[in-house]
Amino acid sequence: MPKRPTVYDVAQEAGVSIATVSFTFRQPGRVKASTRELVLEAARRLNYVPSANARGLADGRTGALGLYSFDMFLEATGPGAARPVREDPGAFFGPGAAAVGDRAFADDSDAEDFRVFPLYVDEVQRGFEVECARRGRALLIGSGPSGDGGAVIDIASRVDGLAVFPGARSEEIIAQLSHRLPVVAFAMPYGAGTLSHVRVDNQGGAEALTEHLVVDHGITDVQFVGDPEMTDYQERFAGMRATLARHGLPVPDRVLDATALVDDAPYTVVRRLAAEGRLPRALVCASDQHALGLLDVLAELGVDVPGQVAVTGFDGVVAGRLCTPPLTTVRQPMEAMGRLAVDVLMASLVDPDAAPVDHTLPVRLVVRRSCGC
Amino acid sequence: MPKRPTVYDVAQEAGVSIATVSFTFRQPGRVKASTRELVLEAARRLNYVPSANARGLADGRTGALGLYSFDMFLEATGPGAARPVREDPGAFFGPGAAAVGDRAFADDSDAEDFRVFPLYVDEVQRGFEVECARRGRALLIGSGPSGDGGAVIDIASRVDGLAVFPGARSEEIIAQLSHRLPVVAFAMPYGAGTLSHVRVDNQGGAEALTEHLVVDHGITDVQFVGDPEMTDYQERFAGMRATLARHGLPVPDRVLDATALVDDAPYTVVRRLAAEGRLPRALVCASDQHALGLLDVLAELGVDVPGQVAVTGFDGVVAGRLCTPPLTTVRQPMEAMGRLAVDVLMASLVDPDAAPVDHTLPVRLVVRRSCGC
DNA sequence: TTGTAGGCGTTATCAG
DNA sequence: CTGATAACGCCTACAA
Repeated sequence: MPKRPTVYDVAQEAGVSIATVSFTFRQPGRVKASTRELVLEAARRLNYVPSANARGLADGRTGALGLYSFDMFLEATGPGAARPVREDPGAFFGPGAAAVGDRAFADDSDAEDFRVFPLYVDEVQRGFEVECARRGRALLIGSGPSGDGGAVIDIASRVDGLAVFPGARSEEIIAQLSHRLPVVAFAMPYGAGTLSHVRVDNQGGAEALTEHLVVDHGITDVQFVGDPEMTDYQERFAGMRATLARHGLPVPDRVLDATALVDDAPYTVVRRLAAEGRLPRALVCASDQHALGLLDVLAELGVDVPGQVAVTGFDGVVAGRLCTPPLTTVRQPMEAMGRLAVDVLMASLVDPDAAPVDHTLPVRLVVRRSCGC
Repeated sequence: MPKRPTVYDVAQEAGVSIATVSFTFRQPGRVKASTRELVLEAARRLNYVPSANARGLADGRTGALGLYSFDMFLEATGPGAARPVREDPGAFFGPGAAAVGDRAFADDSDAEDFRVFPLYVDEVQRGFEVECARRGRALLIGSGPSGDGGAVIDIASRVDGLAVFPGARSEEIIAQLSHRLPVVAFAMPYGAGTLSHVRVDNQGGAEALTEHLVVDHGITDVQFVGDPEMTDYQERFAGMRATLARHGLPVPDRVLDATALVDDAPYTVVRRLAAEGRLPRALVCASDQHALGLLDVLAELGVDVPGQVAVTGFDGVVAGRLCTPPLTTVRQPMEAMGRLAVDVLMASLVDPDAAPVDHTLPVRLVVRRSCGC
């Protein structure tokens, strides 16, 4: 591959100075039409591609926006993990191209496993992409395990603004970054005020969900499944409790089963209770992913959903519509969240001194069959 | 937002030279442990984030990979368009944050319209993302209407390798880029040999599909729907014809209805034929998107699928499983395609002089109900 | 209208 | 082990 030509090459080819070359691209009106043609012609001849990187260096902004996911799931293994494994740490295609055909469906075995895609983050990401495209901004995407600051910094240092899905121990690094460029976080405890937030009304959603269970189905025995590790989950748990309290029903002070998405032995409490025949009438899950895993376990145990136990999710992913029974859940406006994040970043680019903002978007109850409807 | 600190600031803060600062980050073993600590401490104090951009400039490589989609669909409008509109050219959220809540579900109205996501390109993109993540590479994503070379160049100039979904008139620009950096195209006529290809066995897939229609359903009257504008579609059409010919059945020499995804008045031929009661027994569509649109039209016209007409798609998107009736189609190994593209790019990074490669991946017939099964 | 020259933040070579 | 210093490719006053 020949060395990429630079302004110098083009300038020489066209018989002008590098400034003229630069001008023809940045300020076409500033060069004589004939000269401009000359330069463009030379550029075309050389397959000249101006380096956006170098330009970014020169004028202090990159023109790109970043989206980083602290992927807590990279570590999830074991077939029993509550969350399907999305990233195969092993090699994919080896150097032997002959194997390619055979393996094409290998990681894609059922080829229709919409359990792993699109997930929550994927839909938010899509909104982000759409909005970036609309505004003509390049989008830099990265992800990596929580705790590894390297990758996110790599992304952050190439963009004008950054959106993040926080991970387990990412608060510190995110806070640090937010001192250097506009940052918006999707779900995270409100920080020291150096970063913006785009969130949803988790508590309200969980309240609506619980209300439905209590009022429409007459269920009085409601428990929560999922480790309240994340702020989102805590709020959902709180919403459930609030509604139960409002109705004068028993309010659990702790989650029933603290299964986390990365758990190696998930739903142990549920399994035990099922064995003992002591399951509650309804299990409100921290997320759709929790609910989908739970559905699998209950099916395996021979527990009828929603007959014996009602199960609900939270998020509104596609898989919740394809599972059996279809999942009653709370739908987040994921695309809107992604787009709004871009909005927020662009706004803080326009006015770098503006204070960070917090947006909380509404959610919507989606009643399907897993609740008993 | 304070000016981002540079090596100079850190050097000063730590009382060393910029070289030492750079070394502590790039070649830690080269600086005395105590000095290293000094520098790291200073860097932390200043929230120093090394600029990947500047590094790229200095060492000639960016470390990122790019994925660009010539989005032919940006122009698709009108409610009748065969393909759902994904990009709203209008403003999304205005400056009035008050409206945010109200509009959260506005563009997301049904909030469960999996017709527009994920599409074919989204699943391939996901494979690309996964593989980039696995290799620790940043991913730069961009998209824009066909014909606009600016955006793709912007992406291309920031990455070490580029994958593209070709658009209508993008051959030229892609060819040009392929002279400057490794490029892999997903569906495209094989070019002058300057770029790599990752494709699927379109013809074989269409043959299997048609075989199923003919052999298992005894259908003898098969037509094709969709403008054979793209190479992929041409090959599918060819596959259908080959199988019909092999069975000694009538072989259409042209597509029945050349509706394109961006068509403003799609399926006019089908509509006319339906009105005249002269529809064929089976309609093989160029893609799932074509088939989904067709399903809508036929439902609207009161034509029973698969009773009166069998309909098939091609791709294997999620929506094909959620529609009524579920779509019989050919599933492409989309994730594998995306991952393989990264593989190809990385390989040509390792050996810049290697010749471009062409990979053709296998597809798989997915029988659902729209064919009559 | 076009050319000269300094600077953007890093890396890396070469002395010390 | 550490410090000058010259690239890297482009932008843009400032001059001519």
